[in-house]
Amino acid sequence: MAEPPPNRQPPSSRTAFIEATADLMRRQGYGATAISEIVALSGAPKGSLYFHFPGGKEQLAAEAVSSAGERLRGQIAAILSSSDDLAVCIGRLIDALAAGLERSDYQRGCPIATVTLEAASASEAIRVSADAVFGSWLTVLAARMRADGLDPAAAERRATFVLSAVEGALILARARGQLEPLIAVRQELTAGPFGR
Amino acid sequence: MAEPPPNRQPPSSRTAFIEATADLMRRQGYGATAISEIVALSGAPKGSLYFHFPGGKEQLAAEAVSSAGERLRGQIAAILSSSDDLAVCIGRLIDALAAGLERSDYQRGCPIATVTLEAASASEAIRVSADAVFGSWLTVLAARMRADGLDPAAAERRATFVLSAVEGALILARARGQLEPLIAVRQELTAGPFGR
Amino acid sequence: MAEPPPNRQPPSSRTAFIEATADLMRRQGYGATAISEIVALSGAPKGSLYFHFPGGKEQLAAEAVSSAGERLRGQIAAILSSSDDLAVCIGRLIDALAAGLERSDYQRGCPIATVTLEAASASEAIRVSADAVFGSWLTVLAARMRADGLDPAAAERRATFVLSAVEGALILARARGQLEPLIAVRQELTAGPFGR
Amino acid sequence: MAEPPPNRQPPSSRTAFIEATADLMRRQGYGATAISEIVALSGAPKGSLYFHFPGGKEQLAAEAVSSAGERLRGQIAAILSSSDDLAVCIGRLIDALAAGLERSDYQRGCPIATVTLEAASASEAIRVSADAVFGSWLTVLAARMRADGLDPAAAERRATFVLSAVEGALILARARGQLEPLIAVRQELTAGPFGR
DNA sequence: ACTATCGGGACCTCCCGTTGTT
DNA sequence: AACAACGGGAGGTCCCGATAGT
Repeated sequence: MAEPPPNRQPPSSRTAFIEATADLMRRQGYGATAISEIVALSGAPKGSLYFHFPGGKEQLAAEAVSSAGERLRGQIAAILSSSDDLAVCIGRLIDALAAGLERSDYQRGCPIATVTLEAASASEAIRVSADAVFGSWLTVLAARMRADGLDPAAAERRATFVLSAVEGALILARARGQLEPLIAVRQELTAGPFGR
Repeated sequence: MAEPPPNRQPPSSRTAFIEATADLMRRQGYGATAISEIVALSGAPKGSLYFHFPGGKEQLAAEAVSSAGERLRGQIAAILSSSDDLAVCIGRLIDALAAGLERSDYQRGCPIATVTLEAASASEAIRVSADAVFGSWLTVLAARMRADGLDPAAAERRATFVLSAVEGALILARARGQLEPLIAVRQELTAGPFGR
Repeated sequence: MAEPPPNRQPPSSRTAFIEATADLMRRQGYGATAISEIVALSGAPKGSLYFHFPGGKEQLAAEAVSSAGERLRGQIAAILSSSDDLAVCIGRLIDALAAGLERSDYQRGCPIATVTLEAASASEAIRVSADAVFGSWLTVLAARMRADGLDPAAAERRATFVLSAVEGALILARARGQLEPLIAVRQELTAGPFGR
Repeated sequence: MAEPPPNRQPPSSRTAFIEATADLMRRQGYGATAISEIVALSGAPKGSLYFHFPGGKEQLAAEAVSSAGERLRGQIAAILSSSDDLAVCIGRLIDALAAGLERSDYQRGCPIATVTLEAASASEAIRVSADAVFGSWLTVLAARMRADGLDPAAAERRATFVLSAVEGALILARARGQLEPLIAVRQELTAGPFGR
């Protein structure tokens, strides 16, 4: 979990491992992702893996969760500040997720949720990592809601609600192989009693 | 996937396998659940496993999803008809899920979601099974909402929305190791602009 | 090995098992042929297998060897008496084997040889059965050669030689996936210094 | 199948695996030879097996066939150049095979034939490997026959004939548990119309 | 003579992590 | 940082044969 040397040259191997891990686990989860697969997809030399990640698969997963979570946090933040109208922002957020899901044949849902459900009971490190990621997203969301006038407690609650609905819709959409659940949630969140 | 002869005497081995599978996969997911573990927990004879489930682990998982989903559908239906006030019903539903989650040390979330995220990309059979389960829950929910006066399309949408929010909250709660996300969603769903 | 009740009604199950066994083992050998495969191919009920063949797979193989061997002995005898010219007979014999091999995509060689090489070291019963079959073929061949004027010892030797060459050619032909070795042996045996 | 780096130091593990495989399959065939048996006999570390042979049992068998075939080719070549008299050479060849067979209690026949009959229908790789081995033997034999004055086509045919007869005799001898078929073939080949 | 289970033991495969070397 | 090799332990699958009941 210790961040690598801050910012010298992009240590290409280390980064490649994390990215391969994140991509594979997003689609297959923790258990179904073999280290050999990660090595193959990353293109990096296998010998270096345990040099960079002495904690093995578990450490790799935890860092992949953090890394993917951080990236998504940035995207969420960008979308949330793309309009003055909160409902419009949420609509755009869901659209972006839906587009990614469809593009990947309903394979790439939330990169955190899959690993959470699978590994939370087995690895504290992964659970903590996932919790931190969700927390960072909620922070961004809640800030936007406070900016919209909600008091801190209500903002926190509303942020949790929105994130939950979106996460849930991603699951339903993957099960169904259709975007329809995401669309329904989008409508309720932006045009229902909520988004009014 | 075809059920065995409808209803003579419950062939105890077959049922025991399915129940053990459902329980283990609810907590650990598909990949982390070993067949040997299923055999051990079920108490049934190992030799019979491939007699009852020639499709192996995949068939076992698909049937476990169906079975657990069916049972939960019954519970959902019961709770949804326990009061005239829909908001009260939804509150009770979330309370029941929250209680189960807490009782199991945040291990037993939605029995379908974990397997869906993990195996949907690898096994059509499991994906279809999960979709059918979610569909059956949505049917029950939508019916209740139509009874409350919503037109069919709105009911369907609202049902999807509620289920999504609950599923998502279960994920956040497992990641955090606290009930708080479920509580937040409960509040929004029953006391917010929605439950009003 | 005890023959079944001599000749009442053709016990269809028993026969079906033997025939399925003979066909599968001719192509795949002993080890690669699963009992479940035999049951499936035979179409007979699985439950009867151990009734008819309490000795299991080994007994089944031994009887299949005998049965297939006996059938082939008849065909050999017929061909050997189809002409006054021994060379012509041998040519026809090889032609028949070659045709069968080609028709089966080089899968159906000698039904005895495969099982012999594989199981001779593991099962005396099978070895004895195979030896008896080869012996019966040699008897037929030697008789024909004596009829052609060879003295008994020379006939025995010549018969062994011819059978060996044919068996060997069947192996080479299966390895190569071409009839050419059989053709070469045919030529040597019928037109060479031998067949003169 | 691509050989590893040509010839630095003999990687003892890899070689040990191949030799153990060749020995076991010569006696038992492909199906009856368990990988655990190979590991045990080789004395090499089990973990390295799938490092050296990612293709598993099939690759192991194909390489064992090649390796044993190459070794035998050398011995055949040596014997074939041990005398000016071809008949004498062939006699010595059969004697050598007979001695090996008897010494091993009729277990070690042709190391290629057994695997060919068993696995040719299941594995192209093995079939090709076996075909190459037989081809290399035929090349050696045919060369010797051309040296004896036969024209190329006749030499090829005669080589195939001799090899076939020997292979066939090895089968009959294993079935019978006696050397007699080999002796008969030897006599026909060296003293009959052929060896004259 | 046939059915439906049972019983446990191997089968091959492959995985994760380590070691010594460069 | 990277490599080749090791080490041993499951993983899921499936098989052969038995058993109890008809």
